[in-house]
Amino acid sequence: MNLDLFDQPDEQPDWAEPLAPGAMVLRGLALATQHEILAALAPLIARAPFRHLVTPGGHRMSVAMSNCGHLGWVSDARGYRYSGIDPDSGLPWPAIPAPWLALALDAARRAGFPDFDPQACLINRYQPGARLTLHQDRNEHQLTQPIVSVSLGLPAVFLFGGDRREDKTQRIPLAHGDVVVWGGPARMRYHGVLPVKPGVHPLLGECRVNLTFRQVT
DNA sequence: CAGTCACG
DNA sequence: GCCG
Repeated sequence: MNLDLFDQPDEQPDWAEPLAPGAMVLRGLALATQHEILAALAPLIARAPFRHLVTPGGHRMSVAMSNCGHLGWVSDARGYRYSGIDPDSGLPWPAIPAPWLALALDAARRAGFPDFDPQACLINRYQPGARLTLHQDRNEHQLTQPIVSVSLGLPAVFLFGGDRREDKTQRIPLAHGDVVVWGGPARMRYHGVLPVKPGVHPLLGECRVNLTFRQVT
């Protein structure tokens, strides 16, 4: 199933690039899938608008965030955590749209994680200059399941480090439609995003949107 | 330390 | 001044 979410490998020999043991980049999301994914974005953001969270250390994040799914990732002075309620509205987060879930499951399966069942999708908006410094995803309990990260809109450089912050990082250029999956031995690798360069994407304008799917429990 | 900045 |  889902064999048509990515374009045929023949047309793009390097469509699945191993990054490290347990990590890979999938390139060439099919056009029909791209449009399904993008069509679902506006209604979600109408219900749970992007907002700049504050780190426990008191810094405003340059990336603006929202969530969908049973659980959403939030940060404030009390720390990082998952919450079933949007703290801005008091409402549950909207459901993960079916095409988003299909893509996340397909990408996870292709990367060797057939049992992925995400309850959380963090939606990150990077306007030019926005970045994410090197960090680990460590607020999830279910560490046997991977992280699935979908890039949309403006390109960016993904930093993929090691198990320690000081380890050397790989720089991976990511374009609209690229999906990165990391899990297993790579699950706790440090990662981040360099400041997004100014530009205009034909579908999303002056922004990059990243969808990060996670199985929390 | 999911940020910022000093320093080479 | 930019980069790491």
